[in-house]
Amino acid sequence: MFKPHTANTPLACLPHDHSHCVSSALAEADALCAKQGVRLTALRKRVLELVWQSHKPLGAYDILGVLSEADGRRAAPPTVYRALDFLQENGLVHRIASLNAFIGCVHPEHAHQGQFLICRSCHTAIELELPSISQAIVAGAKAVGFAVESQTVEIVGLCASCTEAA
Amino acid sequence: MFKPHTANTPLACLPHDHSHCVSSALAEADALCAKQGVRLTALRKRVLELVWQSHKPLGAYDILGVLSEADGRRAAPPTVYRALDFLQENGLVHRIASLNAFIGCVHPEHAHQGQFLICRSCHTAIELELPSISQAIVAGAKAVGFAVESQTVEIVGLCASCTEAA
DNA sequence: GGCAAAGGGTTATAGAATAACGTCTCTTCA
DNA sequence: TGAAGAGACGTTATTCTATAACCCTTTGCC
Repeated sequence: MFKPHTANTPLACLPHDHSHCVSSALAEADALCAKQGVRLTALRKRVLELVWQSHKPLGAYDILGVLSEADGRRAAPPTVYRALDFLQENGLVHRIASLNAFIGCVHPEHAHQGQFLICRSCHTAIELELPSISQAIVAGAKAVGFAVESQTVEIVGLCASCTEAA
Repeated sequence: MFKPHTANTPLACLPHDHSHCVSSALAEADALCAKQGVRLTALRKRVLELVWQSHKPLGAYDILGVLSEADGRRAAPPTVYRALDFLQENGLVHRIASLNAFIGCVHPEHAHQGQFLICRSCHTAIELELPSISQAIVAGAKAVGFAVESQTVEIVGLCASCTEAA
């Protein structure tokens, strides 16, 4: 069932070298922002790093707490939300509506909206990008004359690791 | 494209006799609660009626406003949230996470989680319950060892009526 | 009637997000 | 070089969403 995962997209819930996730996400963000001609400022990069510190969706106020306490930066909610808005607009993070939280995007190099598998036990979120799901949605919507523009697909359940542990 | 709709499930975005939606939803709620041995109190029924007053998802604080102002009832947030919790537990309303809002369930007679098509123009929400979508999700999750327990599928786009108008 | 459980009122607070305005710092172009 | 303008961020205040905790009342049941 568990295919060996590639270095670029380890299955979030399995043990892996997470520092590599972080460093490659930050490097890719640098490259993408340069390419797009937008500025990945120190603050924005720091927020992205915090979001990537784990594969669990992180709340804006958690980020705010770290900026204020650990970083000693004077930060109020707008500081964090502006950074998150920027990161979202540039496809570097996703917002998980059902959790009011944010997670690093594993495929920022192309525009998309993922589907998210959220483990109720370990809280890890796995991002999928399956045409089979998107297409089922688009087709179902089309059948009632509805033109899809954006999809929010957030699934709660038990990840592979937690299923095994239980 | 527009199939003639049945009396029980008119396509929300098309003109229809909405008073029938409301009365049948309330009658069905009465019957279901009686069957389940739970109490559809006056307050709960009123909240359900308000949620059903249109096919647009309604915020808890909108409900609160009506209870306080139109109904003249002394109501604070917990009053509304408790009623909504009850209605959700009994499958009579759904919460739309991406809108922080609530909508009447069109098929309360059996447990399920719908898929929602939300029009960005008229704000109408259409509830679907397509196995094709659910199954695509379950299959995609299973491929990474994830066991699905609940699905949040909320789609934004343009409904048939608004597409036609545009 | 009397009891237990559920419903709902009340107060307070937590959590998430945005509005509005000011200041500083880049970049750009004259 | 230096002024203009835009973008980024700080700051204060407020709005919106949701829950905790406590208490009284109502309801169903014996």
